[in-house]
Amino acid sequence: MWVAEILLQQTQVARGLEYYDRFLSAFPTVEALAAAPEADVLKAWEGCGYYARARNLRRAAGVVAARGFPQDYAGWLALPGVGSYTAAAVASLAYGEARAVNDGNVRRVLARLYAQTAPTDAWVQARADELLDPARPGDWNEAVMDLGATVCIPKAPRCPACPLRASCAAFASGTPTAFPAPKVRAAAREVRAVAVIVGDAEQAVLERREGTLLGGLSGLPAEELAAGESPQTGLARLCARLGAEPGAHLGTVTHAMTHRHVTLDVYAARSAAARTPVAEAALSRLDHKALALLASWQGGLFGTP
DNA sequence: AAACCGGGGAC
DNA sequence: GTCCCAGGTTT
Repeated sequence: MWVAEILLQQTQVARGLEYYDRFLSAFPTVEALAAAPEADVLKAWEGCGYYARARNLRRAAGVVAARGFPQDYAGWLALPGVGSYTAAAVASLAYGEARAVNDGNVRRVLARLYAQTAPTDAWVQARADELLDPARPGDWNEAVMDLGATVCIPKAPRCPACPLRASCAAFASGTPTAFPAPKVRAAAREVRAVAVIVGDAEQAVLERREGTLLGGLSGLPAEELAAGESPQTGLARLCARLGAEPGAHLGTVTHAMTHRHVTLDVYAARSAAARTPVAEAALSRLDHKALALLASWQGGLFGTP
């Protein structure tokens, strides 16, 4: 249940299911997860996004392997990667503790029930706490989330099938989708970058991504371009850092993330640096797109770089 | 409170 | 293209 709740953070259920069996097969026990190299855990998580979830889950497994499983909400909340939602979900569903969850489904259901356009987290939590059935907290939490996932859905809610229809203020208003109002989101930042492939699609020079963006994953050596900087200048800077010889331009790939639109120019390069097996590394979608450019060249469409 | 963190489904 | 997803952490 713990693994499932982490996988389902900001991830649709259908997608979480794709990873759930694979992850539990790779790491069947908390001890196995705690003992696994971080790179192996990230490989199992590859493509699922929000990779800090995988790193925190492994770190938390170390705590659980040493001290045993937490037995209540506060104990779960203290684990890395476990916030108020996950702690309430595990405490209520697995331990029967009277804790109301507050996720996107609960927020939408309660915003509509009370016709709130901009409910705060504290407001949603307060309403959920009031309504929770303390005798069956797990069932109540699952029921509200299921209602939000199947009936009280964002775009075209199935109000005629809703058991709360008679007491729903949003239904009474005639415009249930007005509640809650869409959240204001910052525009995605446009990013231009250059990357180099030293090697081939099977063996290439890879670097470990540091920081919060894709942190812990492997990737092609890359440099972000400054405003107005040309790809050629970025390539020269990148090759200077690597001690590499720049080669042919292999192509350009684009990739959309929630907060970034990336345009990446990919070049061949030569160096004596050690290559690693690409298939064993956990790569982002962007790096997979960049490596896929090589297939066009090796396929003979344009000759070899 | 707001910014940041992936990738994809549904429209 | 927009909005959202069984959120958490950091600033």
